[in-house]
Amino acid sequence: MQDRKVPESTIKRLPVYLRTLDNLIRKDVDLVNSDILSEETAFTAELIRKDFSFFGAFGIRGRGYYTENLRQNILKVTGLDKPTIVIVVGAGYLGIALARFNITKNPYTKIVSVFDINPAIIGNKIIDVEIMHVSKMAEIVRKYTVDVAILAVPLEQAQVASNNIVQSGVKVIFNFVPVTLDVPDGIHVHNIDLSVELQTLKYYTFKIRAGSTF
Amino acid sequence: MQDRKVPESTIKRLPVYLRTLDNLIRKDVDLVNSDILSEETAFTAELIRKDFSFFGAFGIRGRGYYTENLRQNILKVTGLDKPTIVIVVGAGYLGIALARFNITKNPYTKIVSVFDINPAIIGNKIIDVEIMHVSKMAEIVRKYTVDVAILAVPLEQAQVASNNIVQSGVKVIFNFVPVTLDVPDGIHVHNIDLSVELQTLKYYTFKIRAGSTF
DNA sequence: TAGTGTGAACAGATTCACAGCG
DNA sequence: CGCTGTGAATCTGTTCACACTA
Repeated sequence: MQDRKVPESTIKRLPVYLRTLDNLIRKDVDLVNSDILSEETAFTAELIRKDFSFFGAFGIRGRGYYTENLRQNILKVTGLDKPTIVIVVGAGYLGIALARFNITKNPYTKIVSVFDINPAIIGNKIIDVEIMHVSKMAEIVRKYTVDVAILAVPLEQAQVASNNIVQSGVKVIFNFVPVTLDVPDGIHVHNIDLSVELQTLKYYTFKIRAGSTF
Repeated sequence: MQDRKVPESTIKRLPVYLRTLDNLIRKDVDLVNSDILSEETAFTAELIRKDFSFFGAFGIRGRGYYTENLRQNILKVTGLDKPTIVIVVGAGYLGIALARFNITKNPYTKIVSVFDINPAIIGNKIIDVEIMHVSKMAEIVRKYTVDVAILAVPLEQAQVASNNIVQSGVKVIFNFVPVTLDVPDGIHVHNIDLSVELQTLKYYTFKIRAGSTF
């Protein structure tokens, strides 16, 4: 076990290891080594070993790692042994797609409600999750102790919706709206701007075509 | 102008500057400084100045940056003065949401076609973009010189679809499927796993609740 | 004189290289 | 012997501090 604090970058890789281990366990693999994990994840083997070592020695020298044991350790360390409770704010195409995706594909996350302000769709269901009016948000957050709010409303409504979320008591916002939200201290905003990511990729089409370095 | 090569991280920030400048220009702001840009983007002022300096001196000492001039420079440097030509592979909820989002909200990107294998939806339109069968992909890629393919198919079909994309001649894949794609050298894959990102956020709910550092 | 532009110091993350153990 | 675990070296990115100039 190392005593240095865990790097941000390691934290981001842990769920990837988890996904990989789930796949291996499904295929009845019960022992892996860092080279195999490297192939599956595209991270280097040394980096993988170092990541694990921040949390203690999970492996067996000369052999590797027992998949189920490693999985349990990562679950504990990430807090994913209990599901992340999530609400989705904004039931447009993106909000619904994100809700569906996580309801059906993400076993570590529980979507408890989707919120919108359009009366025409309140009461509709996304799979088994009800679309509710935003005015019910605080009640739901209290009832289910919501961890994260996914924000996917139109641009003009983003700051107001963000304020609602903060007032409801949610401390972490996963923001898909291309705007810099203004939030109080102690609120963590994780931004993802899909247009920006797509624009960044233009650079690689450059690099690949021309071999240029700018 | 510095002579060191441009960091990856700078490249990722350029589209954010672009978005910010678009907003400022829309509000008829024609001069900004790095402090204002810092407020708008949440990057530090020094970092912003350093980012720009990699491409030459865009500013005026004692004054700041002319928004339109800075915008033009960033457009040139990123290649975004010409639109990024994009196809979407997979017309499920996520694929359609991503297509709509970029058709309506992203002025620097042109979606030319959405592909699927389900005969029931071939020929449908997403706004003004037609859903086509995957067998037409190579033809479309050649005709429009497609830069980027957004991959959003079900897990089991991801590797086959990726092979199709590569064979069609697209060099950059924006992959939303939670799998490590196997691609030849020279193909750039940019992965985004929305479940993984959501799982990572669990860590911050920890940190905020307990003030812990693991 | 206010704000840019940048070398130098610093911080964070990854790779190297090998000691240590099952 | 093989693979883990980890300090040390390296690389990458950010912040500091200040010289510079429109």
